[in-house]
Amino acid sequence: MSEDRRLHVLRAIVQDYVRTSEPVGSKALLERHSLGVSAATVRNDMAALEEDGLITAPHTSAGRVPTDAGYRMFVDRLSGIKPLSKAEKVAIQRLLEGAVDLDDVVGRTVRLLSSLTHQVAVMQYPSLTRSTVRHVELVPIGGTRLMVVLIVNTGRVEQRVVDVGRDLAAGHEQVVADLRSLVNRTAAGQALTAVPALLQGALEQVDPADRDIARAVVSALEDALEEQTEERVVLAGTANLARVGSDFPTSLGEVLEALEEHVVLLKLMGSMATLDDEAVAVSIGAENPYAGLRTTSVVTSTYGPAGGLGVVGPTRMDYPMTMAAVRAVAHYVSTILDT
Amino acid sequence: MSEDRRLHVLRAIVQDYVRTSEPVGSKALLERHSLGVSAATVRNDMAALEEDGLITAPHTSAGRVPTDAGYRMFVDRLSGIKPLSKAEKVAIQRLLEGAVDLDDVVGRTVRLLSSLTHQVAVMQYPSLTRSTVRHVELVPIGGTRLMVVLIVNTGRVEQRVVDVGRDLAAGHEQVVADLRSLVNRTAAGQALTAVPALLQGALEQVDPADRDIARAVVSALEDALEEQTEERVVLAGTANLARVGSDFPTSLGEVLEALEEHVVLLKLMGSMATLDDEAVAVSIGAENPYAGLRTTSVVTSTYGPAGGLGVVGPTRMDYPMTMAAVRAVAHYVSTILDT
DNA sequence: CTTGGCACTCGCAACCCCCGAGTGCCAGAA
DNA sequence: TTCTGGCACTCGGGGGTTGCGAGTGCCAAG
Repeated sequence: MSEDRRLHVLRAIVQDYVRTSEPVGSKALLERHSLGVSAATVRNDMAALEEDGLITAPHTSAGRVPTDAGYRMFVDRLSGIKPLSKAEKVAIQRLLEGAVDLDDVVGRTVRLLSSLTHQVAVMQYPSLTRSTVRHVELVPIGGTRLMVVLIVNTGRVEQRVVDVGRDLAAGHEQVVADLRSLVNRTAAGQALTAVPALLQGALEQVDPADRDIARAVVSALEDALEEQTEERVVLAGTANLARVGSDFPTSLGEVLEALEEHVVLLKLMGSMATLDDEAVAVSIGAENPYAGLRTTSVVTSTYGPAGGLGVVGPTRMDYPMTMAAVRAVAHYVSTILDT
Repeated sequence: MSEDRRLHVLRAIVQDYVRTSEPVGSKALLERHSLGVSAATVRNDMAALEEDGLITAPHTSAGRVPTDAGYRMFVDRLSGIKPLSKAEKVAIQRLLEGAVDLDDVVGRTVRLLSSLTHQVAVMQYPSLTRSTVRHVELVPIGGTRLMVVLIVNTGRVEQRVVDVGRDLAAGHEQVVADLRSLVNRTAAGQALTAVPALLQGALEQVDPADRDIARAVVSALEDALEEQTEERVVLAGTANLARVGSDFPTSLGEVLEALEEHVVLLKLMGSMATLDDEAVAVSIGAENPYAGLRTTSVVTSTYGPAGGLGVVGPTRMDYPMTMAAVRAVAHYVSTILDT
């Protein structure tokens, strides 16, 4: 028996099942694929594939359906990544180039990805572990309060109001100006993760009389840095989960719940990050560590220095197309964010 | 026949139907409510209520179900707003007080509201039509580029990078400083909507030699102001849509789609805003102007100067409880944002 | 206006039965 | 050894039928 032909049969089963969402039988296979052998032979092959755990029969007298392992085999060895058409690539690029700011880039990206794949798109906010401080601004806002604004090189901004316990109205402008200058000299251009330590060092240089103000500002900055390091995630296309003919018989609620657990999605994208940039990672069904996503497949890639994005859909998905879309979108987002 | 008793019957039907989600018959009503009359009398009343379009029978030999008009009558005349318990109020307040910034307030609020009501919570970002400019910061960021940061009194921040077409590296610090000072004198404390006109006037005062730089900055600011006026909306609890025993037989997808159309939600909250602050508005089923929400009821209230928040759920919802939760959350958010 | 009684209506669940797609296996051919 | 045609078998699902019971509308009497 030809090992090779068996894999052809598996590929044909996956393709047909993805197309029709109905279990595929030996006869139906012969009609749509020219395998050059008879139905009986195909049946033997199918029996072998079932023995290997790659396909399964939902009930005695129905066709076969790929198992998670079957999809895995398909993705790893049987399918290329179907490249997108020139026109699609251009459309993606145009759409993303029209974004006006970071929020807009993220928003457009998830919507684009969900409409390309007809699935739920997930995107991690540009990761900031490798981000640097671009500028820190201190703005007195009346009374004893001071607004601390942190601007990160990716364009994100975080602000905090601190009460410095001393009236800044008159005569203290210089204190604030000095402090602004010191903080910027210390932190500008530095990695977010390195800044807290540097600031602590810089505190030494402050006139002891103003040490309390400086301490309050530094504390607010540390808080803001913490917030920036805390990752966020954005979704689009959850309505696709309820599409007619969708899978997720009963578990739709579980999937929605899992998607609301942004922490889960972040961990997932983190753990799936591949060594190779530009590569696409796929997690199929029960391979997935999170219970709510056991009936789904997740296709992710990375963008920029350390961001993740991808889609969540039924295990019965068009992997070549989805992987191509995820890869292409990740690629274009990377180039957009690079500028 | 007593008009009064008929309304009692309607109320009992709504309450039972909300509890059991099954059509309620005359006998079942007698068991759970002491109406002091016989089943036959109740049947006569039910026939009259059906005649009036307040209830309907899904099929000949089943109990009755309230129509949209029936729920409307219930909400307007038959149910109070069940006040929350002291403990619940304290819990709400504690939770919201723990928020660290505006994003966090919004995030906590929607999650809180969705878990209180077990429905989808919707919250408009604090509306900025009445917001004012707190401060504008100009930061040269190398080469010919300048970052313009707009800080609004609600704490939101928007930034833009503009290319001023002239190298700012050396000797031009003063130009930037002057411009910063001018812009702040002009815009600080002014309503966002008034600022563009004021800035155009201020342009006159700029040295013609630097007019081009000023124009670029003003243009970026106008863009940022536009963005701030553009309203956003945040959701939580979409998983509740798929709860077991949920309604939305087939239309779940439509509802999810409608929820992704944030513009629709914003319009809805805008149109439902009541004259009376603190009041709760309810839009029931087909009263709703948006097709995707024809099978849902929307309960909203306003917070702060002009924000909206609320929940979207099945028409068969516990109106007294939901209205109480929405009202209470809106109230506490208002007080939190006031500080 | 209310009440008890009674005939009637239908949705629904259970049941049955049949059909056909699809299988596994076997004996013979290549 | 591998492939093929044939054949008996399995079983899920669709369609028709039936019985049950909840619930109704109406009526005549209180």
